[in-house]
Amino acid sequence: MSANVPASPKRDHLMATAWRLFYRDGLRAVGIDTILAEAGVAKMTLYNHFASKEELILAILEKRDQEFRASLLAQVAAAGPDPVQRLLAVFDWHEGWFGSEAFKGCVFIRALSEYPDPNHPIHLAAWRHKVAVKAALTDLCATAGAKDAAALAETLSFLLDGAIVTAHATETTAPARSARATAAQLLQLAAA
Amino acid sequence: MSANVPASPKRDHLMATAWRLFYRDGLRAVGIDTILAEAGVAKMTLYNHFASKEELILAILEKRDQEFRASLLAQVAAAGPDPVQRLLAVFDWHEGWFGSEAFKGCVFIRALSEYPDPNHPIHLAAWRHKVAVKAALTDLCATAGAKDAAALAETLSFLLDGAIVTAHATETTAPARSARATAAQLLQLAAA
DNA sequence: CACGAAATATACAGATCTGTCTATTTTCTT
DNA sequence: AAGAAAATAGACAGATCTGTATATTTCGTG
Repeated sequence: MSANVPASPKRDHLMATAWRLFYRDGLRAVGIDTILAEAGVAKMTLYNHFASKEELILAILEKRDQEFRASLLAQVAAAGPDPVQRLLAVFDWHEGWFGSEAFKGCVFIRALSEYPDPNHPIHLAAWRHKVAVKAALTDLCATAGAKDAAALAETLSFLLDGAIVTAHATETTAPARSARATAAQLLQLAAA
Repeated sequence: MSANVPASPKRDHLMATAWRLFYRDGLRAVGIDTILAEAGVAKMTLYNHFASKEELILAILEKRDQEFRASLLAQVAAAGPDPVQRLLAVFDWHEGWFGSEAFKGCVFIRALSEYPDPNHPIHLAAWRHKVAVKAALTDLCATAGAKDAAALAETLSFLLDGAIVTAHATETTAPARSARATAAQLLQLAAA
């Protein structure tokens, strides 16, 4: 799926450094030169691997989407067979995320915000991630016996996004538990 | 409350123009020169009214917060005396907002995203807005008979913020109705 | 070792950014 | 009409931005 581009240590290192700075300070706030200086890489190396800053951002968002969903689904898998516990594991995963060292919100929400034009490639890429997460939630909701799994999944998406924004601004993990409690209630209602 | 600064047509015009451009394209994406050209105002006029671009942004966020909550509470007031209808009017108001011409999400969520450092003045100002909205929701929840009004208000805040993000990316108003339906369910649960 | 690919340093272009300075003109008030 | 306040034009500083050009050096592999 992401094997369009050949593996390259320099490329990986650039993406890792750029990811760290973009996530910490913002996509528009971080310039190419800052990334290059931090990574200790020459400018032409960057432009040999990526056509532009925008392409670099798109590659990072793609990668981050893969990692995010893989990590989330791993915790779901670790939650065992009970479909309710599996769904609630999504919220537990978020709690851990909110408490992680460098947590600064959701880079995809932030990308939607920084590139507010809905037709911008970066905006579209960020939204694809949200759609993919919602699709995973829909599966979990359906398995958990929700009547309208898609509707419940959308509601849970709202809860998660809202909790992420609050966790970011307040630097607390409590929003995850709050959202989890509501999710449990809603699931009971939807399965009844 | 906001009478710290004397009224001035030029100042108002600058803020109106800057608001439009900032909201359309982003706080970091729009430069001072663009605002000045669009407003037809000299650079020194801006710097006589605002110490910096950051001060201009802060003034705009403050003003927008006032207008936002005044407009929201006006629709609540127009919803009549029934406390449930008053609470649900918040979601109806959002539906109208999502459908408005130049809707591009919530400038406060976007400001939190563009200035991800939780100690940055702009981040703090944006968060104050969210806290104020949540306080208003708490009142409405309490009046509607919710057992734990603060907890319900936080949940409704999550729903609204999530709905805003989705409405922005999809350019649809449906998220407001979706969130409204969930809010009605939760209110019933919380009042029982 | 030798060849070709990858990465390097460095300079550069051209635009844009925020903010300052100065001198002039407009506008408002008395 | 006169004086004070506000707004103006326009140049300027100094930094920063993305992206390009060129010539050299490093490096992996046959």
